Amino acid sequence: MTRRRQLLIIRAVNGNSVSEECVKPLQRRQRERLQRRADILQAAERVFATKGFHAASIEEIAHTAEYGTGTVYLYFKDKQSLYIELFEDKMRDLSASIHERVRGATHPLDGLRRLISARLEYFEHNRAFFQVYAREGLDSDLGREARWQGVRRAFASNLALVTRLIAAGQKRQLLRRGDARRLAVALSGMMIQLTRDWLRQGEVDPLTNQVDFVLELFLRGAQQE
Amino acid sequence: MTRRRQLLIIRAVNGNSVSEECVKPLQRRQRERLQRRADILQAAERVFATKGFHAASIEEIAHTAEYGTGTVYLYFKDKQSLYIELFEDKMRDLSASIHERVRGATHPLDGLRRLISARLEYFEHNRAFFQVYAREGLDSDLGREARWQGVRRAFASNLALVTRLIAAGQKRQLLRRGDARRLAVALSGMMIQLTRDWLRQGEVDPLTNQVDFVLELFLRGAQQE
Amino acid sequence: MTRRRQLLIIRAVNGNSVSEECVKPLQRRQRERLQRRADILQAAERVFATKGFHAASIEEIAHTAEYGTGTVYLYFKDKQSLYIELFEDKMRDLSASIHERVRGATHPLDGLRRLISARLEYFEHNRAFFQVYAREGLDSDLGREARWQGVRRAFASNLALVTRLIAAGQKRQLLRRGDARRLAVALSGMMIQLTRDWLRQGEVDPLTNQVDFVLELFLRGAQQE
Amino acid sequence: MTRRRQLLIIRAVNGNSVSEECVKPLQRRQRERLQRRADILQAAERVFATKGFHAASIEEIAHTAEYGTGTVYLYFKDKQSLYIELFEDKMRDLSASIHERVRGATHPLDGLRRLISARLEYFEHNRAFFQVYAREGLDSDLGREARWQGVRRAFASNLALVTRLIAAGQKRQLLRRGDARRLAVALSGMMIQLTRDWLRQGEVDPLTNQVDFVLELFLRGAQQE
DNA sequence: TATGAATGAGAGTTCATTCAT
DNA sequence: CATGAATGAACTCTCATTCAT
Repeated sequence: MTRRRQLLIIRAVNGNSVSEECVKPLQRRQRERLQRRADILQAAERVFATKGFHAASIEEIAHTAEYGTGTVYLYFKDKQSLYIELFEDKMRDLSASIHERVRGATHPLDGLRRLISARLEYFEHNRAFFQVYAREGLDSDLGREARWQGVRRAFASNLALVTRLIAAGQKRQLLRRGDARRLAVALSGMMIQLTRDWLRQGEVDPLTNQVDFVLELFLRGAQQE
Repeated sequence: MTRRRQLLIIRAVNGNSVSEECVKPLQRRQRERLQRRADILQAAERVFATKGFHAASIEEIAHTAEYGTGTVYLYFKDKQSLYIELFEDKMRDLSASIHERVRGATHPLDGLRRLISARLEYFEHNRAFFQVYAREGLDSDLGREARWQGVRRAFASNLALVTRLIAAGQKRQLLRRGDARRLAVALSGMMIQLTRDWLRQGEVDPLTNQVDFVLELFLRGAQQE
Repeated sequence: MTRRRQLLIIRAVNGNSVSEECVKPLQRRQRERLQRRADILQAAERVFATKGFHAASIEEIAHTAEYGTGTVYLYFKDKQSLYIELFEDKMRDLSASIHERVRGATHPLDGLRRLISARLEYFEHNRAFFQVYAREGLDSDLGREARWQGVRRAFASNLALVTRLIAAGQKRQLLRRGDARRLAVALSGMMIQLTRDWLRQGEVDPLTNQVDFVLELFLRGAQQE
Repeated sequence: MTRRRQLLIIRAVNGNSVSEECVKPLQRRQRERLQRRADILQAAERVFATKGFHAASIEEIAHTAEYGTGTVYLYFKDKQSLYIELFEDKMRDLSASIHERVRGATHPLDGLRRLISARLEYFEHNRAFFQVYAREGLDSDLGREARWQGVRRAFASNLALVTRLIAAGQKRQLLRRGDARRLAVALSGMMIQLTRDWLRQGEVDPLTNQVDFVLELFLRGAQQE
């Protein structure tokens, strides 16, 4: 820091162009730092997925990421932060995927279809994270702690998106009247459970094959008409 | 707990004849043994529900049940056994409740209604166990261990019951054709997620109020016809 | 607990004398507990004395006391508590020794002599604790923490006793006028440094041999009259 | 720190001729090296003073000195060396101050006065180092290690100076007969403890105000004549 | 030469499990 | 049997030290 700052000052006085020799290395530093953070998050995702928060050990995460134990603490304050940041990062990612897909929807039911598709696709490509996601809120004493509020909020906002879509469908009389939130919960439950089952069964064919099944069931029900 | 203590005192005060106490000592022993086992399981349910398997401590369970730490080990081989036996016991219980209710059904759709009702009712009265139930299979490395096979099986047989009911409905052409198992998974997912949400929201009105909502949604879907 | 309580009730109802079989074991328990606590404190004293607070390890303390590592935590909340309680216990002890000795004094100067004698004697018999004592307040950021206030207070009250004695001597015109507290500090300094030197030199002859030296120097000074 | 940076900038701006910079590069190198060493020692003094040897971290020292962590290791073999060299440097400094002041003494008692004055003045201007100084020898297992011999010697030679002065006073019959070394220890103890107390009390008025108090007490004692 | 990211040994602390009472 | 004190393995986290840049 100090050394580097001095060099910058001297060089600036000398009139050397700063951009080539100094800005780039800083960018590289930053890039590398982000890369390592991502490495660790990825390893954490795998380990947390397999073992759950408490049974996962920092050492295993570090070694999975091929780093030393102490290195994890250069990027995350403690185990909880690692978990929380992982959750928030991935939730942001999931939300972005869904929003992006839904944005192109022509009408609410198309929106729902896109949402289901985006979500199953995301889970298909992020199986490890799905395990973490599906556990959310089950350790009820963790969720009550202040630091986990962000996680709760991310989860809630995800549900809110589904709710809004359903409410929009109701407004246009495409969907029956009723508690939109409750419908959203039920729809989410279908998707989660189908994903869990798909994992349990060994992930034979693409999870996204089930998009129509989910949509159909949600819209028309199982009953013979 | 208090009850137990009272019984002992009363008996001591009554001064039951020695002969009587020796006639069926094995039965009494056995009864007391089962009672203690049940006490511990009940405490374990509460603690596992709140903290999850790893964060729950044997000491907390023992003290919640008002026993000494070591006592737990007289009734359960170790922490895993306690968890597994708890799960199996409760699953047996849940299955029995459902079977009993479904048995009186007049036709498959009534059966489904009874199943949903029995399950939500069970969850409503066994909130603690529900948390344990909802976690099932999420710690994938636990599930793979041999000792957990019983748990897996209990869970699977529960699903199989739903599947059979749905298949029966399909055979009678009450339900549309399609993968009955997948429908069962989706239906379970709805119920689980609605229950989780009900717990998260603070359990305001009876969960069983949602029976019709679930049945309707499952049968007719959400779409305006 | 629970078991034992039951037994007590039953036995009391039966009319068995409680005193012999129940009170004694409780006393024994309590006695043993205190004994172990004392064992650990003694070991801690030795280790803290040799290494200082930070360099001392709980494992070394435990093994010095011939216990397992975890055992220490049955008697002390954490390392700081162990240190603080050790300090407070010994300071109480030291204060009691001094007070007791000083109480029999015929006049203030005799009181001072007794104080010096009691203090040097205590240090002679508690060499390990002396090292801890002499370190007091040197890690200035520890002292500022709330939990260490008790330690600071114990130390201050020790100084206050010396100050009072000196002030009493001044009131009777046995000692020259002047800041009594500052005199007390200086006197303490002599004793501490002489003790440190005595330890450094290998504790050849009894430290208590220096009582008169200290008293003389403090009262009459070093100057040839 | 700021100073250093300024110098570098000025030099760069002045555009010193290359030849000049190469004429005495070794001297400049050497000068800069010593400067950095001094920077680090100064930072170390502050940090060691506040936290003690074990709780002080190299990183904090480095950053206090505005250097990178690794830089410290270019100037000091390891943490212990840093501590030891700091101690030795400052002790040399302290000794020099005292010797210089004492050298001008007209007679032994004046010498003692000058010694006390020099020492309290030094502590007043080197409060941080005083904390390190006052800890000397308290971690008895460190003191026993070979590398600390220099520290022990520095400390002992400091005491020897006091002893010599006192012995000189005795020879001229200005001071009473008696173990000069022991008197020196006691006198040092007074000064150390008064300094500690002065620090604890918040350093209200100059420590050097206490020179006469110390001298008087040491020479004439506290007793009313 | 200066840096600070990486490391892993080692510390404090917890807890499943055992066992003497 | 019931107990809970004792244990040590295992966990989280820190920090002296190294080394690629």
